[in-house]
Amino acid sequence: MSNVTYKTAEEILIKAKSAVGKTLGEIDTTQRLKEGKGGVGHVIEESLFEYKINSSSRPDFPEAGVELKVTPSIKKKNGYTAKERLVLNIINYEKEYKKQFEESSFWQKNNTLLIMFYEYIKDAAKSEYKVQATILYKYPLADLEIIKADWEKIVSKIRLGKAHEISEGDTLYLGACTKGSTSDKSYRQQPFSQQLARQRAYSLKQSYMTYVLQHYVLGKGKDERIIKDVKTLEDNSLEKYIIDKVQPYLNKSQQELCDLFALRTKPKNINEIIISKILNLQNNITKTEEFQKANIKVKTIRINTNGGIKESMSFPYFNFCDIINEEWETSSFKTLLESTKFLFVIFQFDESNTLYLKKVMFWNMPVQDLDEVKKVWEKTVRIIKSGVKMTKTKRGCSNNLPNLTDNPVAHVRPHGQNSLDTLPLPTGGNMTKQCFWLNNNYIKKQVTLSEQK
DNA sequence: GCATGATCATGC
DNA sequence: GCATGATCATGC
Repeated sequence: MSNVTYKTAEEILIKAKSAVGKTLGEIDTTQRLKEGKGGVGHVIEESLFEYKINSSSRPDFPEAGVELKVTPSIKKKNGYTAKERLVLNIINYEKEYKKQFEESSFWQKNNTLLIMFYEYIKDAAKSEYKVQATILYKYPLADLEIIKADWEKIVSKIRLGKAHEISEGDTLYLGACTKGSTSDKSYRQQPFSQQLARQRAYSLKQSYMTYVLQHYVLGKGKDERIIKDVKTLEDNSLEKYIIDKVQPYLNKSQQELCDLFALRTKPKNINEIIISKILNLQNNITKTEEFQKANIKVKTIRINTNGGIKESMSFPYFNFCDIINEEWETSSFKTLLESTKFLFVIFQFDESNTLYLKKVMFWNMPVQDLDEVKKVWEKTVRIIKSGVKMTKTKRGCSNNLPNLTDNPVAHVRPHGQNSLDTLPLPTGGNMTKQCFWLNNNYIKKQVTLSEQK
């Protein structure tokens, strides 16, 4: 049963707006929350809009063509962000690949969204959450081009018999996230492979939702765009556009590039600045609308003369007392690897130790490699729980967390301002802040693999 | 030459 | 003042 009371998007929006500022406890007339039945979305559907919960392939408000979405925001130091990705409909692997974008289940159900943000508060009861704001959302044209390309990418993986390898990081705004437990019952058949694939749903990435919240709901100002004219994306992906733009600058030395763009100093993010200049941007590429929405992070890689990669790749440190309470599936590090797209800016040293721009490539971690990271992550948590063994050495303090030779993909190493930059351990005492690193030889393999395509 | 502990430096 | 991306530099 879907809703027939509301016939236009405007009526729906007015009703939704009437809930802004109210707590869910105030809205919940059927005592769902009190009885612990169902989530926040159910309360809105049943008590605010007064319709039966359903799982139709049509939008929640079929006559208005509007799909209702209720989703949490969370207050951070620098303001509100989306707490999660926005999970949309489940992908039917057997059917979806036969369709064109316009006929796809994603577009049919989700082309117009009524998004209601509520503010999540840690340790509070659901009934205390407040509806923060609401927006009737249609994708901006420029986004739609990227979303279409994302959709094509997801469907092409199904067509290649690789439904089990789809990762949210494969795409920019529209993702395909796994949905359901890791148990057998959430595995599905796929048309072009015998391999069962985990059930997946379309999703709007968390980074995309944060942008929607901050800019389209809370009124934050415009950011620079990489793509100035939407037409550019009609026959070009964002990734290809960038790679093509950089092409003429390959094999120039870092110094030549600095001279070319009148960059007189060499800060540590100099390579990011060079790429931004090549793309004719006023600001840093990371600040652009596209990179923020897609959660694309720039990483510099330096290749030695002998072809080896000089350094492993660091990530933000983790908190020892927090990580032991995480589950791998929902852990910060897995989420980061899954949802981040990386732009590798690759330089190589020549015999005279001069750095040359060799290549730029987009990369995200293949799902199979996440299983390796899982091992490292679980071992790390196990050791922290049972007590890290620390040994004083000539060069400082070493520990027994997974090292470079333990695993082909990742390891753990210190990452603070210095060795005195520490955090408490759950078993007592303190230790220098640590983070996960992607092994330099693993990165090398990833760069080489991309050359064989 | 590499693994690993340590630290720099920008930018928010 | 700290988080983070980037890089240094010792010692085996």
